[in-house]
Amino acid sequence: MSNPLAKLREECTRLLEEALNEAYPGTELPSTRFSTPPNPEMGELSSAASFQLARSLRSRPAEIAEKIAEKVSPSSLVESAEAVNGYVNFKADTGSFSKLVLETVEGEDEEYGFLKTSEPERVMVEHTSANPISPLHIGNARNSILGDCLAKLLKKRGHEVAIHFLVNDVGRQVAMTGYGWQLLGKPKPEGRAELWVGTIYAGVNVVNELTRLRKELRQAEERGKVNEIAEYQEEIEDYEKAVVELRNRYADVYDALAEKLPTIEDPVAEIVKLNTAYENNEPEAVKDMREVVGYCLQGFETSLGELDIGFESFDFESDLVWRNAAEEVLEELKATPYVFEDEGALIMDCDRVAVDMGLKERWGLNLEHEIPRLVLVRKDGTTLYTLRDMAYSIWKFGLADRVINVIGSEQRLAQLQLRIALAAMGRLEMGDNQMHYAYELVYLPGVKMSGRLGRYVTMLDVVQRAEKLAYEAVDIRSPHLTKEDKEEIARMVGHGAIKYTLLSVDPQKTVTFDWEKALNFETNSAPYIQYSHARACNILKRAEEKPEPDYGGLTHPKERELLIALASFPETFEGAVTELKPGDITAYANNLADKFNSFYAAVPVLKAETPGLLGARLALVDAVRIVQGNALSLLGIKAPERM
RNA sequence: GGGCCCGUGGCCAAGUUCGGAUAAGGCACCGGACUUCUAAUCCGGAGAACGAGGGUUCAAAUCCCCCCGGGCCCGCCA
Repeated sequence: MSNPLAKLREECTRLLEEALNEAYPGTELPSTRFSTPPNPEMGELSSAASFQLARSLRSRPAEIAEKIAEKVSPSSLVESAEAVNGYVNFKADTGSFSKLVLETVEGEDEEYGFLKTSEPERVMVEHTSANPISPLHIGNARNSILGDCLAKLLKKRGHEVAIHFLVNDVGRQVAMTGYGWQLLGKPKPEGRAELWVGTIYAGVNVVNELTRLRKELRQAEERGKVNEIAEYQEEIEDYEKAVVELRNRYADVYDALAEKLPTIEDPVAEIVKLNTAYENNEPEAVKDMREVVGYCLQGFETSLGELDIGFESFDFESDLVWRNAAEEVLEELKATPYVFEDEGALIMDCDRVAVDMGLKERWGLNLEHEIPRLVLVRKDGTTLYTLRDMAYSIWKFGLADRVINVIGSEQRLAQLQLRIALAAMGRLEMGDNQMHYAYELVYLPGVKMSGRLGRYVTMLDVVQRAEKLAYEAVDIRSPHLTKEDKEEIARMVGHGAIKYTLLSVDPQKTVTFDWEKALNFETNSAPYIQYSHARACNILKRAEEKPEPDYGGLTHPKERELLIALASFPETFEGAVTELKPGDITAYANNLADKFNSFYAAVPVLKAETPGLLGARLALVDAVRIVQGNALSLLGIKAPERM
């Protein structure tokens, strides 16, 4: 893979060194990076070296820049250098630079820009990992979309990537769902499996809670406790609202649960029993639990499949439990000097591990801050989730050199403690190579989502609404297309809009989900970028011939801007992968669309003045098409040829 | 109480890792452009004490110090 911008920069560096040597013999060129001048008329690359040299040369930056620029001799790629405000600006030779960029893009086509790493690794990306008892919602969507994009970036960089989903299938919540399903007579799902399973889970919870609350309300009434009565009534109202929503979805499911659960003497005990049986790998419990969880996972796969997001592996937490993985980890940890007993529980002294092993310096943590301790085993002897998570990490490193966990930022401390525990066990390299890719949550104005109450805006709802709006837009703008074509375009546009919205915001910032903004199909959105791609395709489709290009003719400022943008794609890609920043790619694609749309309005392609110019502009348009398509593919967004 | 993250025009937001030219963009607002390659577009306008205050520097949104506001975490939950 080649990198035209790097070639231009190397050339400029060489010319700068030569000029500096002539203007100020014996002066070493300071290590400096080139930047892009504020406007295209000033050239393609800009050096601020004069500012750094000002002190040692005892001269004003502007003066130094003048003297250097004067001495720069043109080369095949660089036409001229000019001093402006202390900067030395280099202008590329239009003909040779255009030829270099456009022929490189054309030649490498779908691989252009994807610079390969010299050190390929096996990388595991774990993402989504939502509890298999409620539908995926808009918050999970941010996780899934980020995780999927990271995986795509790493793959294109030449790494071997595996995408995993951890199924949290043990614990009270899942057992509630399994128990509810057994009570219903183990039916097959109706409609959307994840929503159906979510209704069973929330149904069991709501019925149980209502039974409890009503009982406590009666007792409070008997004792005449006014404040308590009001509190219970308020809570009951909340649950009753949830009942209405649940019945709206699956009235028969809720009604059956509401009828059967209260006849059970102690449903909570039954749920605990089922959970224990599952953890003990008892055949009937296993069969039932895996079946219910499987329905929910199928639902996840369907919803995510809509967005072309999938997994290589679903890793079940229960598998870890069954092979006593937590206990093995515990034994290892107990052999270290960092685990102690406190009131019957086993605790790990995370801070001491970090201090003893120099982890705070190593991982850039606050040296003064004491890292909170971590409970490993309850005083009743049962293990906590953390131990299973450690076992899971160790297992992951059997398959990967590097692990990226896409998990909400609220789990920062837990993820740090996990890495510390790995280091404590003598697996420092796992601590080093495991990364918590933290993102902030998605908020919905006016809606408090709650899986327990079955209250959520599901991901599929958002996806379908986006498709519908996109269909309306296509229908208005391109009425001549067939229904199938319109639907296909609507899917590309609707899905793209959602992905772009969630990828373009820095993961560290909270997103307040706004229908209007997410589904805005105008400037600074996926449809805007897709539209520019479709326009490029349309021009190419209408071109009857492709004359030999006269690259030297691409002198219009809009053309120059496009060329430098195209040339910088490989480095944008490289930076985005290194820093794991999908937002760099969304910004790049949007910028390229901006430049192309301006070019489109300002410069005629098919009606170019000469055949040579026509050929050159067609090559430029084709390169935009290719690069825009490559950028969108990294984002998991489809590039339509018309819309 | 402690830790982490965030704070940039009315709203959303890039840039902060690695200090450099007039602080991108978008939404909303105002004014223009479809007999010419698709107007989901383009062109122009107005709008900013970069949370506050100090410091370092030729140069600070960016680095250092202190303070303020918001979110998350500090469970024998996951």
